[in-house]
Amino acid sequence: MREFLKTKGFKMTAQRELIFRSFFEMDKHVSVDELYDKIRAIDNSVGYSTVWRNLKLICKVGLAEEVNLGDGVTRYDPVTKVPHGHLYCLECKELVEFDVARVIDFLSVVAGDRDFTPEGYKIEIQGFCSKCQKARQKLAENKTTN
Amino acid sequence: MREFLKTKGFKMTAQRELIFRSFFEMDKHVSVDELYDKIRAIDNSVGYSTVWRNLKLICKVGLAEEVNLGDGVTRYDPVTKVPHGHLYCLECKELVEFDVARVIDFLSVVAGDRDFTPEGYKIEIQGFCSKCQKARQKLAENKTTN
DNA sequence: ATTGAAAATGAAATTCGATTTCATTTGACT
DNA sequence: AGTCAAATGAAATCGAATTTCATTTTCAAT
Repeated sequence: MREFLKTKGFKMTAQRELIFRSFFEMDKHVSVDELYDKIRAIDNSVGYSTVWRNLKLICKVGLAEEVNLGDGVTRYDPVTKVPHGHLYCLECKELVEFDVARVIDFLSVVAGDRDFTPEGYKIEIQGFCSKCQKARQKLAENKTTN
Repeated sequence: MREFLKTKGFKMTAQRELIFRSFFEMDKHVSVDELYDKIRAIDNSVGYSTVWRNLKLICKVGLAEEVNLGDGVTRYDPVTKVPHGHLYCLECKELVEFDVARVIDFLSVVAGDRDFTPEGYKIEIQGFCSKCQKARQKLAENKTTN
């Protein structure tokens, strides 16, 4: 990692190492706040802006992407080998990935047809995960019976 | 429109009528600011928060949807009969729609496989429209020759 | 037509995440 | 060790989104 960053003209620091390591250890799409909390639990001298800047840096060097779900919070998604879409639960905010290779095949044709040069794709399904959906149904039943 | 809103428990006002009318007249996905500007050109006594609240209302009654492209500005997309995706130019911010019926067929299978109850889909292609792409290429050429 | 409750409005204030500023510290290279 | 650019932390700032509140307007019931 140190070498990788050096080739891009960035230095390695203790904070940066901690932030990078922690980011890739989390198995979900974290917000700045979430990662900051995790970092602070380990070293409470690290500043919020340092966490923020390093998340931005991770994106800049191509190791993650920002994800905007429209709830006002930016999340960071580690770039995996396979392009993927998101199942986003409107209730518990859980984010699950799924493969979108086939969708992207289709979308690149759409883009080509319109002389559009694609740089990235965003494919999201918003709704309710099975757990939250069950809870909602139970709630709805209670409402009608009362 | 007045009747439609009444059934939902909302009142019609002069401002609301102007805002609704103007919104549906615009042929693009407007931000609050853009619509506010248009409204002010017609009646400069209308407040920003009134425009904002009415755009929210238009969404609430199901006539539009919020669109978040990650540039920090929420846009409002009139709901059309056909579900559609967006081609979003990172340079000029132009937004073009395309049909996604086939993609959604596929995505609903994905959701079903995972016991996920879909409420909505978001399909976006980010990149450069043909005009901006040409400009970028020209710029890149100049850089290498100078 | 009058009235009263609920909803809507406009201006200003507030919220809150994102971003910048700036003084200080640190890392990498001679 | 010396130097300079990059990185850091705390605080300040930004800006879109949202809320507050006093006032006005709508609309249904008189």
